[in-house]
Amino acid sequence: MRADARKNRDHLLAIARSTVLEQGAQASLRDIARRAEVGLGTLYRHFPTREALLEALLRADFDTLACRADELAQAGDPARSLVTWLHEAIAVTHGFSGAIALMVAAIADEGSALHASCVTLRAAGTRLLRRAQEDGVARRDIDGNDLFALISALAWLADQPPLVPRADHLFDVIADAILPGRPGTPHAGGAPGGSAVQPR
Amino acid sequence: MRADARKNRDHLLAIARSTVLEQGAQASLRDIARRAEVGLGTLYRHFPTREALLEALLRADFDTLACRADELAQAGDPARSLVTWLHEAIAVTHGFSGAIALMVAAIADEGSALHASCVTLRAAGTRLLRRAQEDGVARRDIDGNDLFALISALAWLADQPPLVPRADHLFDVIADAILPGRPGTPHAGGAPGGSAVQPR
DNA sequence: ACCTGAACACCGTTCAAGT
DNA sequence: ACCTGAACACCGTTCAAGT
Repeated sequence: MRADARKNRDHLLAIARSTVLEQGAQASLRDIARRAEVGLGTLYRHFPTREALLEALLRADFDTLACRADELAQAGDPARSLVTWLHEAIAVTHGFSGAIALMVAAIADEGSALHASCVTLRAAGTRLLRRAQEDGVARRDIDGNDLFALISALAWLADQPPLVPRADHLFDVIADAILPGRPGTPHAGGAPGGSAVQPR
Repeated sequence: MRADARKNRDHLLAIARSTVLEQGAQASLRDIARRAEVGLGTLYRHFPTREALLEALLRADFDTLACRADELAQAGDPARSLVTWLHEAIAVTHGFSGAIALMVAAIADEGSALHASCVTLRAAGTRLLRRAQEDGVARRDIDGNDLFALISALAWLADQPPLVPRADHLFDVIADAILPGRPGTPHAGGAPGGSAVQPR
């Protein structure tokens, strides 16, 4: 790759990152090229589709996430490992609103530039989930696809401005659903007729 | 309202319904007007924003949903009532992919044509949730906003084609999270080291 | 090799002109 | 009252022409 091309590509990525963080994954590609002071054709040459651009923006984080899954799979508590990883997985697309819908679409579309990343993500999650299931701490009736869907839903939720204030709390609620055997806050309403205290 | 205007409006709504079901809530308004064989300005006159059009398409279902909440609040089992209503709430936007994001945005935007419907929906859910909480069967650390967010997330999920096959199952998982005290399938992994049977 | 921007076929939105 | 469609300012995508 020629030096000038490399420079264009890098600059384009930096501008794309800030623009997407500002306007979401549907930001105008024309506008990104304009801000980068580069011809529109140059953007298309480096990133033939919007998915390709997003993939370039997120690739490093995806790779990190896959490594983290392996690290965590060796570390201690399987429940804690899974929850930690879920947090990190959701954080990856945070701020790139609209990107998660493209990722979900990509998992069923082998032609998408995001396909491989999605498959890797799902595989990493599946490993940690299975470990937690074998440990008897995660529900047994969910699989890697379910986990991928739950991650997607939580990531989507965390990128809807009006829902942001509840996102962390709902993460906990859903984590409890996945890991009912985990030592956590006794959230429940208690026995019918009981008088549980009001948390929060 | 003049008879010809009424006719245009009704026809526009019928065409819009089928177009949105086919292409999602971001369907081209120009295309809807074209299919309805009506001037573009006529569409804008009747529905000044995309939200106004969606609202007109969904209003009847929203009203029904609010009534259903009252019915169910009087009927028997609070847990069962809530779950039934949640199912119906999610079904309302089913097929209108992309609509749920507009609704979420609308709940924080009093100027949106969808605002009132969202508020009504949230209020109806809150009533059923509180009843279940008082009955000791729903977790006490969630409120109407959380329920609205969970409905949104499940509705979003159910409109992502690759996730559709898991949507029903994930509904159950999240329903279990909301209603841990409910007599349901013993999904859990059992005690650590235990040998729970494999459901499903 | 790589870059550029005009060209094409679309959009959403507005509004003067018509009936 | 209501309808129409041209006009405007945008898109995404392609591709001939340049360096």
